[in-house]
Amino acid sequence: MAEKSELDRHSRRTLKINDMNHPKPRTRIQQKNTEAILEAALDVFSQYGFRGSTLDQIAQAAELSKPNLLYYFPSKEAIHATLLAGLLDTWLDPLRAMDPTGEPVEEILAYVRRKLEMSRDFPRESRLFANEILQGAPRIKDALEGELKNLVDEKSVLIARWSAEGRIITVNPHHLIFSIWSLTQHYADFDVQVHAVLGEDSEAPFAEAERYLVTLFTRLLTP
Amino acid sequence: MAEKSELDRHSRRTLKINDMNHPKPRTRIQQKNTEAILEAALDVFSQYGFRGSTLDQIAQAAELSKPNLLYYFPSKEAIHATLLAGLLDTWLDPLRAMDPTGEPVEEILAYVRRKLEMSRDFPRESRLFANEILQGAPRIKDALEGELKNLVDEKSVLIARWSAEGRIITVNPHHLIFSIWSLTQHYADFDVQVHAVLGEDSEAPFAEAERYLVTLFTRLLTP
DNA sequence: TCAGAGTTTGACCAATTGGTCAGAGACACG
DNA sequence: CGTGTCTCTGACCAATTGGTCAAACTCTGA
Repeated sequence: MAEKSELDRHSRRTLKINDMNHPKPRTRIQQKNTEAILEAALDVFSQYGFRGSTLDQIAQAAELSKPNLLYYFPSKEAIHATLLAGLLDTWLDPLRAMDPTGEPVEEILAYVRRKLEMSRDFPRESRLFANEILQGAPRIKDALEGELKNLVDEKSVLIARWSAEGRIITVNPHHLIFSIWSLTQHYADFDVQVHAVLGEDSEAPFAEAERYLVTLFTRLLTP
Repeated sequence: MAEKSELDRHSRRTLKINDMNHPKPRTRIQQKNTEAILEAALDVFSQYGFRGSTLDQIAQAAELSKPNLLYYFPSKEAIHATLLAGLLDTWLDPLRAMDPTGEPVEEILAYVRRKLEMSRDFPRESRLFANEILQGAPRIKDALEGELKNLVDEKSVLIARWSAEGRIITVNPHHLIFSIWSLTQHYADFDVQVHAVLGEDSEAPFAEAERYLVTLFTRLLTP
C-alpha cells in the first residue's frame, strides 16, 4: 500500500541515513538489500515504535525472509540503531544552517521553512523520531543531552543577541526553538489528525501551513 | 519509579476517564482494582503504544496477576479502549469552552492556557493520544472525523467571524487550532527532549512556556 | 454462621516473538 | 569450468505473548 509513492519520493530525495550508515555495502546485492531493509524498517518502526514492530513485519515489507534480514543485520536493535544513527544529524542540519550574519527574521523564517519541508518530504523519519522520544528516548537520550543541547544552546545565544540588538523582539530562545519544532513536526507526526480535521478534500496542508507559520513568526518576531 | 508523584497528582485531579467508563463498579474491590488497572495501563500504554505494551507489564504495574486483570477486563483491547473512550471528550473540553460572546484574543489565550495546563497535569493522557495518532489512529479515526472535526469546524467559523469583524487578525482558523494543539502538547509529548535541552536544572518549563505562548498568540492575533 | 457471590491464582495453551544453524543455491573470478 | 565466497532458506528453538479454566480463596449479608 502506498509503496509506489513512498518509493518515488524516496528516490527523489535521499536522506543521509541510507548512505552513511552501513559504511561498506560491498556488493551490489548487499547495497540493494540493506537499502530495502532500512526502507521497510523505516515504514514499520515509524508507525509502531521499536517495541511494537516485529522482524516479520519488516521482512515482509522488504520482501525478504526473516533469516535473510538477520544475514544483513545482527538484530532488530541493530536495524533500529542504524536508522536512528544518521537521523539526528540530518534533523539538525536546518538549525545548523541558521546564519549568524544573516537578517534575523529572515534566518528564522528560513529555518521554519526548511523544517516544514522536512516534515513534508520525510514524514516517516519525523515519526520515527517522535516515537523514540515518546517512549522516553532510551536510545538517543545521550545525543539529545549532548549534540542536540549544544547546538540549541549555541543558537539560543545567537537569538538572544539578536534580541539584545533590537533586531527581533525579546523571547525565550529555547522556547522559540521548541515552538518551531512542534509547529512544523506536527504536520508529519499528527498527519492523520490533520487530514481527519481538514476533511477528504484537503489537498496540500503544507502550502497553507507555510503561509500560516510565516505570518505567525513574522508577527511574533518583528520588533 | 515515580509512582508516588504519579499517584499524588492523580489523587489531586482526576480525569473523567476513570469515573465514567466502567459505569458500575459495584463493589469496593471492583472499584479499587479497575482503577488500579486503568492507572497502570495508562502508564504503560502511554509509553509504549498499544502494540508495544504487554499485559504482564500492566499487571505488574497494577500489582495484580495477569488472570486477575482479565477478570476485570475481557482483553488488552478492552483496557485500551476504556482508556481512550473518555479521553477525546476530556481533551476537547477546553475548546468547547471557547465562548463566542467573549473577547476574542482573551478567549483564545484562555484556550491556550487551559490546553497547556492539561499538558502539565495529564502528560500521560497526552502521550496516549499522541501514540494512538502516530500509529494511524486505528481506534479513534471515526471520532476524529466526526466529533473532533465537527467541533473544530464550528470553532473555526467563530474564529473566522472574529477575523471578519476585525477583532483579531485574519488567519487560517484550522491552522490556528493546529498550532495551539502542537505548541501545548509538545511539552507533554516531547517532555524528555524538552528536559534534555533545558538541562538538569530545568525547574518548571511550563511557567516559561506560558509566558512565551501568551506573547506569541497575543502578537499574532492582536490586529 | 454459612451459603452464595465475588475474587484470585497456578497451570496451561496456542500463537508469535527474536534469533540460530546447517546446508542449499547463486555468483564471481581465476 | 571449478572453487571459494556470498546469499538465501526451511527447520528449529526458547522465550514471550494474549488468553483460558478449574479450583481455591474471601467476603458479604441473611
